[in-house]
Amino acid sequence: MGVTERKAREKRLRRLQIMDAAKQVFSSQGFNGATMEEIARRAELSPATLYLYFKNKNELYASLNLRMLEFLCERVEKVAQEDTPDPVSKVRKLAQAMYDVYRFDPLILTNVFHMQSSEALQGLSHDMVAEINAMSGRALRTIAAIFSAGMDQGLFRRHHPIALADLVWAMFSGLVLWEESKRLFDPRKDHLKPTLDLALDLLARGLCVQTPADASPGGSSA
Amino acid sequence: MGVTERKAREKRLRRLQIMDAAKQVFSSQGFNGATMEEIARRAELSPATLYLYFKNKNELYASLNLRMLEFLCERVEKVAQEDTPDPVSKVRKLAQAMYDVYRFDPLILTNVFHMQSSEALQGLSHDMVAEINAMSGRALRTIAAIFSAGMDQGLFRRHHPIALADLVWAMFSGLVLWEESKRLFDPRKDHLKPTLDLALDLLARGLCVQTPADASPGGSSA
Amino acid sequence: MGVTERKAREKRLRRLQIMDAAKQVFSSQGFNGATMEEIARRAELSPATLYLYFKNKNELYASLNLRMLEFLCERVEKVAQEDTPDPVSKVRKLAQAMYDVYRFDPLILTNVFHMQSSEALQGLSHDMVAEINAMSGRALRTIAAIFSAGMDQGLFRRHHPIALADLVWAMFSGLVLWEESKRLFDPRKDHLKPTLDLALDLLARGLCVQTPADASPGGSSA
Amino acid sequence: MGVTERKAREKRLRRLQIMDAAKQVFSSQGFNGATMEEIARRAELSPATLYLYFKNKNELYASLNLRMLEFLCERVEKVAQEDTPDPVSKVRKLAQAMYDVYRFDPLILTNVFHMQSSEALQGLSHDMVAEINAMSGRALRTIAAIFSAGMDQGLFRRHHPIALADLVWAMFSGLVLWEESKRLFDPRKDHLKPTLDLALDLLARGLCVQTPADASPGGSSA
DNA sequence: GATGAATGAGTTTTCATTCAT
DNA sequence: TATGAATGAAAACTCATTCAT
Repeated sequence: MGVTERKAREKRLRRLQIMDAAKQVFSSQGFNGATMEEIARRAELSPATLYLYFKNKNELYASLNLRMLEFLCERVEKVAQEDTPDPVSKVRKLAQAMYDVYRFDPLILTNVFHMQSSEALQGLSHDMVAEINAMSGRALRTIAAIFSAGMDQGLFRRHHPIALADLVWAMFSGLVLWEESKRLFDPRKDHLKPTLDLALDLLARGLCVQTPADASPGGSSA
Repeated sequence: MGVTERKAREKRLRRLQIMDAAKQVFSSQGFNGATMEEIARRAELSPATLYLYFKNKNELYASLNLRMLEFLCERVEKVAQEDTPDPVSKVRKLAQAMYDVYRFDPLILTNVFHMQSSEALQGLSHDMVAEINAMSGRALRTIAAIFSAGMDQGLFRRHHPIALADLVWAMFSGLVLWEESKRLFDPRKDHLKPTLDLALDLLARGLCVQTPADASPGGSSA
Repeated sequence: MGVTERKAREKRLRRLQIMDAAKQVFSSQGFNGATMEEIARRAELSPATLYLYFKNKNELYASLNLRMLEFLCERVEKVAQEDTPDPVSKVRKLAQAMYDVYRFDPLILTNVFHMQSSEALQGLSHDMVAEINAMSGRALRTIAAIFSAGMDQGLFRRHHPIALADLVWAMFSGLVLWEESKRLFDPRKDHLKPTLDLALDLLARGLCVQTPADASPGGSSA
Repeated sequence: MGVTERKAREKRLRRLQIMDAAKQVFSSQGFNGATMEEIARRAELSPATLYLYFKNKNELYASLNLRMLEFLCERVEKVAQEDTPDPVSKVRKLAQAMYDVYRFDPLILTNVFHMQSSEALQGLSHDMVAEINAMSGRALRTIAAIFSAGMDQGLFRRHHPIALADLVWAMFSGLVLWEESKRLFDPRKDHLKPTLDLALDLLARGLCVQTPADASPGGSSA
């Protein structure tokens, strides 16, 4: 029935409405600084209503992060599926994918990385934790696959591909956090893009059996 | 005056006593989970006394982080000053230095990285922020110098050395946070050491004008 | 009108449906622990619907209690109307009647007794309070009548019969509450039946002008 | 030191001050109706201060009840230790003891009985529960001992003395609750004293092997 | 200098109840 | 008649911080 559908759509919209408000508040205040009341105010709802759509503050927070991870997954998978057969290029292109993710929502991404290693995971519903893990696992495996391909082609020296994916992931999160940190003192934007490019270029080069030719214009200069 | 000196020394000792207690509590409970009362209890002092030595919770926390940064600085500088003339080795040795710092106090280190990009910096006294920045700046410049040396010797391709130092730093913090995150699900320790080795080895290789020979035993394997 | 009647019957059925759900929830969660939402869920209705049939939570609760009181009345009146002319036996038989009531729904009965002396009476509609009082008054008068009969026959020493009925009633409620209390620590059931027997046997004996012969098998032993 | 003592005394006084405020509030609002804020207001303290002296609302409540139980114990033990050798009189005197307890603080006593069979026991610290149980156990055993003595003297028919004590206890609590209930509608006080007298007189008589002579002036009349 | 005691200012969460549909 | 959705109002509890002694 049309009515049922409309209801379902409205419900989804409300969730989004809340998540958008939450995104703003969490972004600007951090997890602990954000209050449910402030989020409700932004969403033009009462605090109690928030609890109709999210079990508690933690789950609301986690939902945001999950959304980010989904986006990250997509972008990374898109890179992996490109028809470029050259693993070196693919690795370098990860920089752009990650940068896109960062641009999509820098502050929430920061939270994602904070969350991963922190207190906020406690108190989440099992499902939520499972979903988050599944999603970041998926991203990691996709990255690992890129490295595997390179090794199979004899281009990359052999390493544990998952370890390499971990490294990329950690590098990314570290750079993002570091970026935010520098931003506090020097809001001239975007040390990130060149640093990401640099990082993945060095990584790709470091992996190669033979030194590859220079590539991207941002990749090498003083 | 002797008396003044003695006083000053006692004051410093009390500070250390408090910081040690705080380290334990912050480490095991996180910043928000830690309470001043618990810290006071561990230090066998009253909560009120803490405020004689630290302006507030934030500053106490920041002091700990500062101490970590000092330690980091020392270790990095030691690597830089070693007489090994080979920059590639020096870069690889950074992995060990960083790992030492991690071992010294993993959780506080985690906090350092969290803090850098976060809420806790607000509310710190200007002096504190200045000191923290000075200290991490020092570490960064030292790392940058290692890269500079390599470039000057024509071993490394030219890049902005500070950008490289930033990259190392971010990589390190990302790996540490990521490590802690994995630790939650799989407490079999120390994915960190090999990953750090790998990271800095790849970095060094990636920088080299010509592919260097394999080096460390942890550097390459499936 | 047939239609009107059907409507009325349906309405009564809905009420029962709700009351059954409420009975389960109140029984297992207590008054404050029970939520209207949970009751609605059990009744397979929406919370809002409950308010079409009961003015508020208090009245719903009171309805249950009223139903218990009705049942109690019936059982007590049945004892009173039995053709046994012997008041001593009748008093002893009250034990069984009361025990039946207890078995019918121990937890709600507990609530009845709690309610009588408590907070929950506030906020009830006047009608409800009146009905509850009428019903418990009826039970009390029935019990009093049994004692009166005994006195009239010269078997029982003279006392105010209503005072005796009060005593029986209070004894009953006290035993039930006490029973529930012991149940928390020792769920081996049914200290209640023998204690009720004992209580009413002693009561009957105490009332008699002359010591009667022993009667029930449960009535006397070490 | 005098200072230490003074501190300790002050601390005890604060506890009492809070308990007195709590007594009033719990008495007039019931457990759930009472709020910590109201109690604090009465005690002329801040709500937070209450938590320095009592772990939570439950424990504050339980403390009050414990105090009542102590008083009850004392009074019952005093009756038991009286030199009257006559168990019948002793049983009758329990009525007075219980009435004294009631007068000491009717409303809290009501709460004691409510608590015994209710939700409020959950969430209490283990110690508290233990103390409460110990105290009521002590009262029960004392009462049981009075009955035992009567049986040993051949005056009372043999019954399990603990069952009799339970009966007395339950009767008492039932009468108290019932009294409060009637008080709501008819605040002319004290249906309780004569009913207690009646109850224990009947009990004593019912227990006797041979019908005893009439005793107390309140014990028999229409 | 040290502290025991006190508290102000929050914050999350819960639910009975209502009302437009 | 039935309800999904919304919310107002509360209430328990916590803690960094202060201050009289």
